[in-house]
Amino acid sequence: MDRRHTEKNEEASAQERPTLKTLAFMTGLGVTTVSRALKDAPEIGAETRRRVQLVAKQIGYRPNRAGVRLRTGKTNVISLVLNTDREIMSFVSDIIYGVSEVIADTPYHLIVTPYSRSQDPLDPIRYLVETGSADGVIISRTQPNDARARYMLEHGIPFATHGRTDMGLVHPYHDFDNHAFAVEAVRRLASMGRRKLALLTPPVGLTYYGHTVNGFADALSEVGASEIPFSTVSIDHSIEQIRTRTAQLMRRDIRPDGFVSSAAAATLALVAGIEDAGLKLGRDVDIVSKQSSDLLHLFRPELLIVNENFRLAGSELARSVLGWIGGAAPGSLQSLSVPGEVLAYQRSLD
Amino acid sequence: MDRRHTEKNEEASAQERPTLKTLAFMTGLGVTTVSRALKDAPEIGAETRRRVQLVAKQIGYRPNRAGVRLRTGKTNVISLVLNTDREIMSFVSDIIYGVSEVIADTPYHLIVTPYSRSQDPLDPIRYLVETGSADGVIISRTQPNDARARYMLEHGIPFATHGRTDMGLVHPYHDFDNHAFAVEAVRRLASMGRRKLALLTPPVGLTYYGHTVNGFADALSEVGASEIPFSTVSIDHSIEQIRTRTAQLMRRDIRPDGFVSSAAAATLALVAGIEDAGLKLGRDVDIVSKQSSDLLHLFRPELLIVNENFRLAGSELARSVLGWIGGAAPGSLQSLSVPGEVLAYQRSLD
DNA sequence: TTGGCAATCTGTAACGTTTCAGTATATTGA
DNA sequence: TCAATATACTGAAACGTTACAGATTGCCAA
Repeated sequence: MDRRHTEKNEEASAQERPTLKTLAFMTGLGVTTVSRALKDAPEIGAETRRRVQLVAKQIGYRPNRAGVRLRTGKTNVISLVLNTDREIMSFVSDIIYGVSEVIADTPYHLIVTPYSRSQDPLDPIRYLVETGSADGVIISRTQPNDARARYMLEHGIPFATHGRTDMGLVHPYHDFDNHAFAVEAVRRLASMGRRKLALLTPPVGLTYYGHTVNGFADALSEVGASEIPFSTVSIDHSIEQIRTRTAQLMRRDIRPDGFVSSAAAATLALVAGIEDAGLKLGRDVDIVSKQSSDLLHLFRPELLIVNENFRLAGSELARSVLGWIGGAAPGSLQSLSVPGEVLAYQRSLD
Repeated sequence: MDRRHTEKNEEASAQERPTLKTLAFMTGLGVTTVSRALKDAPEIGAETRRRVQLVAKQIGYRPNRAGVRLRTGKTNVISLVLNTDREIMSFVSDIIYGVSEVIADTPYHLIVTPYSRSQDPLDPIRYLVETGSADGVIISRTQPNDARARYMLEHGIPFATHGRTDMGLVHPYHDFDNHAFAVEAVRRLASMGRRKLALLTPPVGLTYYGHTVNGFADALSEVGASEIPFSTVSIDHSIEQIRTRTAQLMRRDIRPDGFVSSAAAATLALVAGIEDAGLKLGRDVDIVSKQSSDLLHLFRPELLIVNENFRLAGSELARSVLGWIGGAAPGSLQSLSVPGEVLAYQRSLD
């Protein structure tokens, strides 16, 4: 009896996630007392309560959700029930619907784990891994040297990234070929006689920033066009900032006669800035823009458009994670989506 | 020993969700055998396997997630990690972020439960209730007589609806005052001299369809304007359909000189249709439109805009559900968001 | 007959938590 | 001094599942 007790807790204190039993052993109390002390039950002595809570905080105790749920029936889950049809122009909803589609006839649930700009992006990942809250993880905004991917690889939790990394580590991903997008975009603009091109880039630091910039540069030299630098903003900036900077740029002596834009919302601001400067789309300047839902041509029919399908991305990412969980080789779960042709919606000018 | 066994299972077979023990009792087998039979383990006789699976299907056995998770560590959860900043123009993502914000410092997780147009909307709700997968539920696309709300009320699971019901039952909700929106919109158009107004309605059948239509009608008689019927489409129709129908409408002899539109994406189509008919926004016709993110004024500065904040809606809904779970009275968890003033972004015409 | 083996099936323990029904000790009132 | 009571703590059981280590039966070879 005594031996068993000790074994158990030596093991526990070594590696595993701490449980009430661990805390009980450390404090020398019973698990019941610990449980009650943590929830401020009245029949626990003030000092004991403080002591238990201190130790719990120190070793980072977090109650096991399955234990609580099994015992009490409390799930600590809020469900948001969504209709998957008819939703428009949104990275987030498209990805969610794509994932949902794939896991619909599996026993899996989709939880959304948010984090904000001010937080370390690693925080939510750490939480998921430490609490064992998920069998698999999908992340976006992937960087060439991505701490999150590295962390998950080290901890052996299956995941998929939206966008590639560049660390010499192999893991599932889905990516849009932004190099090809930029190349096609530049070629198209060049074919229309545009020679001074500017790029409204993806967020600096993300992997596809590099892909896009390189594709842009490669194609520039291919077609013999020149770049007008426009690095004061990226698609991550606010609509107002992009608009203002664009207007400034277009009022200069040497200004671009063509743009490549990496996001639809940013393109709206781009056009507004161009028009603020008194110039006209289709006459003074042309734009090739990515979009994820079919709305830009309504905005200005002169826009040249390349579609990126985020719903597909969501599906692919879900498939990859499930595949990895199911034992497939991570290296076999990578996919790249190639851009379709540049679409022109321009109608006759009256 | 025997007595206890019988007690237990009489209780179980009466009301509760079936477990392995229930199945074991019904088939006369041990729980281990049942467990293995259900997962096609090789050491179970073929007939027994079929028998168990038949009974399981008949009584709708579904494994308890907490039990599986506790025993095996398998969560059956996929986490989608999202950055909550910078996302634009989307009902879904705004709601999600709003909810996330509120539950961020609670122990709650947010799961997304999708359903498609082809399914009975009650299906996902039934699943959630029957499997006890959530402590609280948020639904949208609320109807005056909403089967989902009624069902959840009957089954005692806390929920909140985005939009009100009209069944004489009390439950938490958050709603935007669409009656007030329609009234303000009509008043504004009337003040600009517009007299023949059309309404691009919300989806027929949803509660706020009625609110909007009534507000529109009330204000029409107040200002003495007349309605040009436009009931062939709603904002639920496709961009193309709205555009085509609008163009048809605008080519008629008696056509509206003002529109009220219930959604931003639909407004894009509306404008396109108007321009297809050779008419000009601001000259031949004015539009007051709702939007949920600040983009429409870039599209056409002549548009008149009322903002609806879905992120706020998400927060309020989450707060309501948590409040109900926490024991607050459902009637005290209702909120109505009043529309701000109609915004005009029109700049000087050159 | 015996031993061995395959084919089926079963009881027990364990995952981590909370609740129930206590036990031990100190404190109080008479 | 004794019983009653309050205070502080504890072990065992249970939630539903699966893994482990048997148990039972029938059959076959020796």
